Amino acid sequence: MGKGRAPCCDKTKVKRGPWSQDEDLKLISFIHKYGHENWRSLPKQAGLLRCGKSCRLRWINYLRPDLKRGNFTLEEEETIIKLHQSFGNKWSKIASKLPGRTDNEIKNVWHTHLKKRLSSYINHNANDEAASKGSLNKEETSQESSPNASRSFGGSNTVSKEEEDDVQIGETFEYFQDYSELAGLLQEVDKPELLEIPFDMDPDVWNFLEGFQQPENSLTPKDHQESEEDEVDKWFKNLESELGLEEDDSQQQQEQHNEAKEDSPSPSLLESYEVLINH
DNA sequence: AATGAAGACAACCGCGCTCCA
DNA sequence: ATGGAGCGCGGTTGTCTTCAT
Repeated sequence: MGKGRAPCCDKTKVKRGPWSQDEDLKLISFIHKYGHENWRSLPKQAGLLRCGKSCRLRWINYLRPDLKRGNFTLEEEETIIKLHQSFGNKWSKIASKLPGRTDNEIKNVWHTHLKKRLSSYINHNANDEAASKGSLNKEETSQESSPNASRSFGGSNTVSKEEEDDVQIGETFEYFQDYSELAGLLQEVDKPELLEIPFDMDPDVWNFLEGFQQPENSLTPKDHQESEEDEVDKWFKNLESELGLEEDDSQQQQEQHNEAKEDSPSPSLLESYEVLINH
């Protein structure tokens, strides 16, 4: 493709960093109404100062109504580990087997929780095994005393940190006869409740969004019926309420959301987005 | 109570693939 | 057959929160 890759967007003209609720609402409302056939043109049409990629990512990883929010269950963790053994770092492939979970989420959980847990288990297990045999070899002894040098089974000096980690995880599975054993150890090594994934948005919002399930991707503007607009209307009213944007909301909620809202002074989101909806 | 370190998660970056003109 | 446009993916980075001192 010869001429080099053109940047996906003009980075000086797009907003970057964390998404505000205002932006989220714009994106949700647009996709709910028109779907997302073209990510590149979507931000412009939706009135967002974001790059299409950023919108896509935000939608897929955070706003999609069919996302399962909250902690990973033990079964899910078990599945991830199992699938990682088969697919390696093919996070999207793994995600496809876990409905409601995203590749990004799985990747994060893997790097932040599962990998560590498995490493601790390996050390723990190796020690037990060695103790029971009564004969630790030199390598195992040194790794025990050095946290950074953990699991360097026949490791080469040339492998990257990541590759090293993968080797370590790969080795892990030699210890398990089956994955129910693994499930047990996950509970033992680290309590499941430590796996909390906090979400700043009220869970009720997600419950509410679930009501919409899959957006009507194939929807074209001309297909819109009045009843649907009523539905969207209702949706925004609920959303306003959920997000604490109604006038009679408690001050605490107001403060919380003001922080997140940045510079969105609109008195009523509904009013603002009616323009969008009817455009 | 203050501060630095570590952890957790969201978001970005850039490459490769596919599709289509 | 070719090349551009767009999307998806995996790796990496940035930022916020929590914990330890």
